[in-house]
Amino acid sequence: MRIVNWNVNSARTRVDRMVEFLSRHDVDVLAVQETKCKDEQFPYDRFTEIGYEVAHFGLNQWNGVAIISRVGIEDVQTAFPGQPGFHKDPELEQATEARAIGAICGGVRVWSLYVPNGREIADPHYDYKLRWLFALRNYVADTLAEKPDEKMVLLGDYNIAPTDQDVWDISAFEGSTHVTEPERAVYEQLLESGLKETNPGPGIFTYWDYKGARFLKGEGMRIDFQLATPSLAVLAGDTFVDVEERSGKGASDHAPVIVDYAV
DNA sequence: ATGCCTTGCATGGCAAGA
Repeated sequence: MRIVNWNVNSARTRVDRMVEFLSRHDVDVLAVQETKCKDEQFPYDRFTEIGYEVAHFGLNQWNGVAIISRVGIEDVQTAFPGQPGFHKDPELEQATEARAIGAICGGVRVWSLYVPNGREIADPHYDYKLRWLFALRNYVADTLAEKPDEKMVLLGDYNIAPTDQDVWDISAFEGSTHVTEPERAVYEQLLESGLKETNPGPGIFTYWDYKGARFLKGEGMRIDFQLATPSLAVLAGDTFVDVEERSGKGASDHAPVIVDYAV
């Protein structure tokens, strides 16, 4: 089974590329982030007419996540247990955002996750990012404590570069989010809770900023991952980043991360 | 110089992205 993760940066703008991508790479399950639309605005028909089912969760022009599958979609969840909410005004309700959708596809529990960006270290969004990741870690630990053999994969834009190799120049990130010790520590805790990266290792970038022609200069970041539970990770095989998909006019700023599983 | 692009929307100058 071929499973792909991709932050598409608007499903409506990118739908032609998404449809072409699915056939070009013979994809079974595609998890996407930043669809940037409400459910009623998502281009469902473009996928159902080529044999896929879609589960989408979007509330407005921000965030938005989906799972696109040709091996079934059952037991859909639009948040993971314990997922915190956010509002920039601490007096107002901290509402759950459209940053997680889960479903069982072909016997595997698949999650599409859009981890909060964090903005600036002093911004409340940074604390929200860390709380969100700790809650995700707790969900994984609870799941594996109850069902050690659970086949589950958490695909997503994690907005963390786990090592200095995962950015083009670490000195350019002084005082920035994505590379701080607390972010890297909670990412490490996710791995210690039992998850394993099944995607290409350190230094293989998945994101290049639109600003400053970063892609042309080879200046990227590795921030998109597929994290699998032990019983699924042992079945992981070939993996690559489709760097070609980042090139040309109308590309997302993220490239797809492809992993084949012997499921 | 602290932006440089790209997206969506109250189609306006923002907000947000990482």
